[in-house]
Amino acid sequence: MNITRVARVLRDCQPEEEVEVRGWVRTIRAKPAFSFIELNDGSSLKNLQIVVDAAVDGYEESIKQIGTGASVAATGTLKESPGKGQRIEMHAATLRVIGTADAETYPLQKKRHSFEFLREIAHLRPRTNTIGAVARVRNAVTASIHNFFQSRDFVYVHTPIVTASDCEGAGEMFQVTTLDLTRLAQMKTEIDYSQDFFGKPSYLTVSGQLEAEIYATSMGDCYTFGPTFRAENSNTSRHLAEFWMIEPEMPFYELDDNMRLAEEFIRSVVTDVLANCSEDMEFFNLRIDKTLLETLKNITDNEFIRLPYTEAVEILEKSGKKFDYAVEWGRDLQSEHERFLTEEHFKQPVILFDYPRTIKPFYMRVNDDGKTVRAMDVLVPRVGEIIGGSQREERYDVLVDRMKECDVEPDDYWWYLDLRRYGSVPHSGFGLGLERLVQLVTGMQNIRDVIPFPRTPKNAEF
RNA sequence: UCCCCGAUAGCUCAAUUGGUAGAGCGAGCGGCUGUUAACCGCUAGGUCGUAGGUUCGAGUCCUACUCGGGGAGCCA
Repeated sequence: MNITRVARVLRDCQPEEEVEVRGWVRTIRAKPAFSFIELNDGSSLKNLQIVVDAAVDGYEESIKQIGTGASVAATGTLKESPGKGQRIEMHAATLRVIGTADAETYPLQKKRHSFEFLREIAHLRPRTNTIGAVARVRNAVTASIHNFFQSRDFVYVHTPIVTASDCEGAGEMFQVTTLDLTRLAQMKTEIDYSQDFFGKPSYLTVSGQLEAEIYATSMGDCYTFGPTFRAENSNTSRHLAEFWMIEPEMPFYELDDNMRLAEEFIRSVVTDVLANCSEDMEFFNLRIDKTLLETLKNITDNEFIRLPYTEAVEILEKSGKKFDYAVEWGRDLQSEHERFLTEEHFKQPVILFDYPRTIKPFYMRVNDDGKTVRAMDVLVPRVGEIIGGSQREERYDVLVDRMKECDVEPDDYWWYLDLRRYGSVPHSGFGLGLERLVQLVTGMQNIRDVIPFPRTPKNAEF
């Protein structure tokens, strides 16, 4: 007999069908004459209720061995459930305990646990309702992302994880080395990187953008989707040292095209997840954030606000609101400013663009006014900045000037500059943090709970 | 890294002005023929984050450290 997944049993199967299911016991209500087992196999939020009669072979011994967390296999006939809470249930013909779980030591109980506690048992937390639902939704989000780009003929480009170029100086980098650090520490001599694996200092990538630009200016529209590393000592609910980033890069796109794509992209993912994960999404709306579905509907139904930085500053200045940090043209907006715009003033996603050149990196295209660059940030309620992108500077001379202005050595980026020497074209792209997108979609407050194994300062267990 | 808050039973928390530890849930045992956060009864379970200090006496006050949470910066 084939094993049937619980999700399919609950959704498609009919009374009198015979099936075998295997999974983990969420809870058991045991009695002498018969027992109820709630079985979950990860395929759905809901459990399958298995009714086990005392007449089943080995009843007493099996029931004694089964507690929360045990793994079991059961065969039986499906019946319409007379009880409330489920359409269908299984009446077991056979029940086999595969692996027991000592109730004295098994950390998960059939009660609510704090997310802080669950992080300490990351090897068991996907067995909970919330983290299981996050895993399914995260999976659906990644599938939707690929669908979005593939259906638009974007090429998926695998950019390197290890890099010798400090791309754009986007934060502190993790150094990668095969040098014997213990010996080096004793020697107290200058480090000779020619002896290192790559013959020079190398690091984990902080962005695949520069390499994506290479493929965008040869293959056409493309995107990267991979792990990204930042060695910042960040301790917040929206930062990780290791996270996944999607970075589309499109030739012949100007900033307006870039903004349109970013907006369609987010809307498409939200629409897909609402359609494909309705049960999990209802759960998040009920248990995690009561305004979640409303917030997401707002995203699917309304155009994002597009607002030049300069106008944003004016709105903030006229708002009459007391901010901890003063608003002033030429300074970067603070979190409180961004949150005011997206959560209070507009109450919907906002795309800010045309930022002062002085606060943005060298590769962003300089506007005709000379004061601003074609940068854009997509801000969403709750999460804040979810996308950062720009139209890239395609003019060789302007780019070299900007590098010098930003203390970047042009010689180190000779290949990047070559793209401007040979067949240069206007092009644009952006970076979207997968975990922040999952936070937006699930309403989960802490980014550490939307990635299976979070890496943060002082934390790399599991 | 900075600011604020916290750490007490397996989990979530309580303990007046400093006087030697409690509840709910969970667990174990017993009961129960349709339960679904099952229910009812009994039982066990704690070097009060770590190290110092003040005091006749510290879970409670002081210092340092560790870890966690919220906010900030960095950004996605």
